[in-house]
Amino acid sequence: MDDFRKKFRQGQYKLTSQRQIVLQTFLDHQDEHLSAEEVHSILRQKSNEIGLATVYRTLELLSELGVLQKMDFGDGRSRYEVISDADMHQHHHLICLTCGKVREFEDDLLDNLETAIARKSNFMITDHQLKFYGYCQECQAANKKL
Amino acid sequence: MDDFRKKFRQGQYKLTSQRQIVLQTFLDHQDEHLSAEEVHSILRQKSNEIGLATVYRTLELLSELGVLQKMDFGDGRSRYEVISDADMHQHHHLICLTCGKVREFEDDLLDNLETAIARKSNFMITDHQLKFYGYCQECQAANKKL
DNA sequence: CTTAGTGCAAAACCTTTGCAACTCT
DNA sequence: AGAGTTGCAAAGGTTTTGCACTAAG
Repeated sequence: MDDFRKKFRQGQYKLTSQRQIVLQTFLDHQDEHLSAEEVHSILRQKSNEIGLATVYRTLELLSELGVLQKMDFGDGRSRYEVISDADMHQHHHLICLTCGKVREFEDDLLDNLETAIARKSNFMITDHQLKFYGYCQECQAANKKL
Repeated sequence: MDDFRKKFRQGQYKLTSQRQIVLQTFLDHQDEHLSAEEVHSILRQKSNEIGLATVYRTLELLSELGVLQKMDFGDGRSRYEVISDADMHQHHHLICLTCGKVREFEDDLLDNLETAIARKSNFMITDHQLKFYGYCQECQAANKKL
């Protein structure tokens, strides 16, 4: 959070209350992959008025600053999560095709693969994203009953 | 293509000319990840009139049938590519953050990872998608010149 | 004070849907 | 003939933008 204040001062960006509460919302919902609309309604419930357009602009800014990671789970809207130093490069997502729930898992096997591919392809790789699609335990169970 | 005709007859689906030319478009552009709008405009140029809504409906149908794979590269629209038997489970994408170009590469190291994760997480995994983000050779070169 | 940021409403997109006309089988 | 399909236009949903007003540095 202090690290975040620093990043702001370095750019020509202003540290407004809106920007702080948006980031705080992500810190309060560490593993939830919030969308713009969700952030907006969470803040509304806490009677922190903020324009939806501002939420969108803030989300984009925080992504540029490397504070948030923008991602897509195929449900028609962008979702975001905080990039904590710890799991920067090594957590991925399991997406259930039935209920849409997203679970995370840790893994770092991909780093080797990444450097190998970077060399072979002359691509300067900065990041990767791995998603597994399938059916979660609950949905598998529910399906058997039918 | 014949395989495709067979799949249609098995369902209660009709093999219309629109569906054929949409699929043909993908066969003619094997490594291009076309969007609905692009398919529509390609067909328009070849004076094959087709409604945009029909393109969308056909894309969805072909995805359900396992003929096309729907994917998202973060540019605000869905893109599709043919699933050929050969590379069903083992090709991934390098996405350039500057120019947006998408390159493919082959790899099958992930199958082991997939089964390991399936076991650990009780998730029944049916598919995965791996994307690498970074900078392509051309954009790296262009950047050095500035 | 100066420059950046906010809020609102409108606009811009992509995608889906209702319905009458149409076409494969 | 009958079921599924098409095209069009309208509606839906997410994200962006113009502009007058406000607030941070």
